[in-house]
Amino acid sequence: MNRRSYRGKCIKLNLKNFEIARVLHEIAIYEEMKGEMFKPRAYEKAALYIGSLAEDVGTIYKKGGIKALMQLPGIGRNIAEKLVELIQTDGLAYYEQLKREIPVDLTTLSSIEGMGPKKVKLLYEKLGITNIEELEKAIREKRVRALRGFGESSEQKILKGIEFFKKSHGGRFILGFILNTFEDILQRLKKLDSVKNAKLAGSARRMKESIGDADFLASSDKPQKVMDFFTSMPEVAYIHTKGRTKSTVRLKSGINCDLRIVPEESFGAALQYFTGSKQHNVLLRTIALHKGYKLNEYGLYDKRNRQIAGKTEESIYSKLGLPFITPELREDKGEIEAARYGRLPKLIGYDDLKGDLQIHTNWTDGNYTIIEMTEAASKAGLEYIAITDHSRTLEIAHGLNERKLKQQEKEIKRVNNTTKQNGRITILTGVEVNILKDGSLDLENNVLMEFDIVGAAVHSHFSLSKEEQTKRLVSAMYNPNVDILFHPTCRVIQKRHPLDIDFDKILDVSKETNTILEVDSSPERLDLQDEYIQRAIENKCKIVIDSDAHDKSHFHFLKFGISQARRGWAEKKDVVNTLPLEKFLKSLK
DNA sequence: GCCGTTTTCGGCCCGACTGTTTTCAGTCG
Repeated sequence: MNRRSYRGKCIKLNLKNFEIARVLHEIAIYEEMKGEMFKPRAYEKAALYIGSLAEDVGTIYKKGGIKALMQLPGIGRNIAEKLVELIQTDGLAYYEQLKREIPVDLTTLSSIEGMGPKKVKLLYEKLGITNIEELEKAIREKRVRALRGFGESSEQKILKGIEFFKKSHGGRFILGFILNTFEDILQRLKKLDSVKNAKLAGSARRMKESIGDADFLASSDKPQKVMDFFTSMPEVAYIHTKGRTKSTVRLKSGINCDLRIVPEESFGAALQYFTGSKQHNVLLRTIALHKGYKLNEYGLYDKRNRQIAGKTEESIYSKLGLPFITPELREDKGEIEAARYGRLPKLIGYDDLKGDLQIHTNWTDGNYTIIEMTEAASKAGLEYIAITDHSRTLEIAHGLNERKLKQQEKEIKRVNNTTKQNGRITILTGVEVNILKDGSLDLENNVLMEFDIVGAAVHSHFSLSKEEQTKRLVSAMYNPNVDILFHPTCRVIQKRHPLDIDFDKILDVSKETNTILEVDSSPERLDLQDEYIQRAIENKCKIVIDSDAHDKSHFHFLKFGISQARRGWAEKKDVVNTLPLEKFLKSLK
């Protein structure tokens, strides 16, 4: 952050959103240390919003100046000015001042379970602790227990928190890889005699791509029994807290799970409350206040404290004058206003897909034969699929050359004849053609034109300049044989940043050339991501949702692609592979 | 520091659990 100037010239290092979000997050913690009441919330809200934004803050600033920044929710003049300073200088004087006053590794220390701003501050002021190593040492030397507000048991708790932090490197969990675990726990909860109703709430219910913890909710007259069951499940590694209405455990897989228990008449209110998001709920509570009500996890209450709604979520929204808002939309991204004016989208449903246009077989890097994958697709309820194995230059995946592709085409036609006769599913011929560094494709046009479906994708040179990368994708999209741009931004969640591209340009060319943009449903890709899906739809671009299946078991990935599309406000009509086969084929280039 | 069906000033969601207290502060979601 200090690489400010070089021979007096300003070097722009282009801070990424997550770095800017981190600065704002740390300012929030510093403000809380100072005892500020409301500033921390303002900074935290801004940090969360910017951290979740797909488009670079720098790009927004370049396009619309400080005014565009101030139009973002939760960003006023003051924070906007700080953003401009960060964008222009890669530094922020205000932040650096705070850092000088209390020079500690704030992000790390405060991410240790049980450590908040006040404790970090006290530990620095009394014991000079600035990082996790010094904290651990002080505890081992029994110096922490002497401080007011700490004791032997807090020392042990912090030590456990440090241990966990070191193991988990503070990561979030990819929903598609862990949702099964939760559904399994939920089934067991539901089977208990003492449980009337149980649901998974939280960000998992909102189908966020990654989650920090899981929130279970149950209604019961015998909460103690349910809590005993929950805290003694075989997968529990550690019990954080155990109370009558709330318990938190950590599973052996490392993820924290909460269980809340409420009376049956509060189940809907609690479900609404614990589903979040936090910002969505704050807005709902404000609406409740305006109407003279009070909303909490036990229900909606009038002035005389009588419950007027709470058994179902629908009753809460309805009494607030709103239609039901589906969990995937509850992110404070305009859904409440849309609900108020009857403009909520009619989201694509989880059963609406008829086709899947990206599937791999053991001809390249898939695990099963064409016929095995076809049968699995049929079982998943699909009416048509395209086999799209990799092309020749993707050597890591044993890409197919022209000769092999010809052979595969024959095999597909053979299988297709038998399955069609059974009246089941149609297999389209296809390929995932590799986009080379200069934007050309690794198969000739006379080869490509033989396929029913051509998906083009980037698999190398991920860090070209924005201009080069955009030009590269655009050039592939102008190819008359390319129907779909597969996993357009190439991101891998928590592993690889999205390509640096001019997404507006991609959208323009997608529309101009009728090139479909894919939502790849692989749980660690989900590419396009929700926000880009929303922008694609606003620009009237077409999208498809594909499984990118490499295994018979991968068709259930489609659920996560659909949820991502729902989070991007996609309707059935926006997604081309909800069409029956004939209409789908007609809609291609 | 943000924001507007109460508003450009004066509000800002709210309850549960823990540990260290002897009535509550800090943390979490």
